[in-house]
Amino acid sequence: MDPFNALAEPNRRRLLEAIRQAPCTVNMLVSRTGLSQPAVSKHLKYLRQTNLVTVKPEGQKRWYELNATPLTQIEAFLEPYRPLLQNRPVAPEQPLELANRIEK
Amino acid sequence: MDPFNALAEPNRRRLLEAIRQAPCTVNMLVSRTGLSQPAVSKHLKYLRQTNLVTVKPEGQKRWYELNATPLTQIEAFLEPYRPLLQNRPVAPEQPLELANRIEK
DNA sequence: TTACTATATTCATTTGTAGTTATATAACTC
DNA sequence: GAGTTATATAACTACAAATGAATATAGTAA
Repeated sequence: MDPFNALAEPNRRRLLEAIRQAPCTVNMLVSRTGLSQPAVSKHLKYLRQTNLVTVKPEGQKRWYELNATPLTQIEAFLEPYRPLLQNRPVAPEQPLELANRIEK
Repeated sequence: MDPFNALAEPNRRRLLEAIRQAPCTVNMLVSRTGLSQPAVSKHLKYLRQTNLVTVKPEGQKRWYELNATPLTQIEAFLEPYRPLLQNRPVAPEQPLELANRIEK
């Protein structure tokens, strides 16, 4: 299991999104995702294995926190593709009519 | 199958990397990856389904070309995490398990 | 037509993993 | 101690997908 596999599962992306905004306990993640508690624990196991989260036990609770570092692997893969993405909805500095003329 | 799943397979990432540098035929990808021809065709099927590649038949050959647009989905997911990655070292290939040794 | 080349698909088998139910473990409360 | 809460793990089912062998399809050439 690597970071690519970890993010391939939609529910794991949801869990990571929740944890990114603030540290969460398992029960917090259960109520926010609607997943069963064992399902959440299982996904967290994979996120731990890939180092995308860390745990801080506090009494009976365990606080899960984000560690974004493994995402640099995905960033590194995507880097050469980024210039190819035409994700400029409207070029802000460029006059609109000029932009339209270029597209044709 | 979405772009996240498409990139979750290491050989598909290798195929995409080859296609990114220049359009490829299936046989070119077979010789470059060492995969069997059916295996390459099958992976290309998934890359086609996710629109990451397009095909241009030319005689008996079929040229596969990159379409990076679906990667914007991954970019969009990573965007909020990017500020947490600035000036940080590259993640190791093998994830460290040290942080999780609290478990037995 | 037949033979050859390039690519795709089918089939069978195996592997990985998501989900559920049930149970285990650990910390807390009484 | 017993009972409760929070979390993890085990056993199971189900299914998607990876792999490899064989076959099918389509274009080209003789």
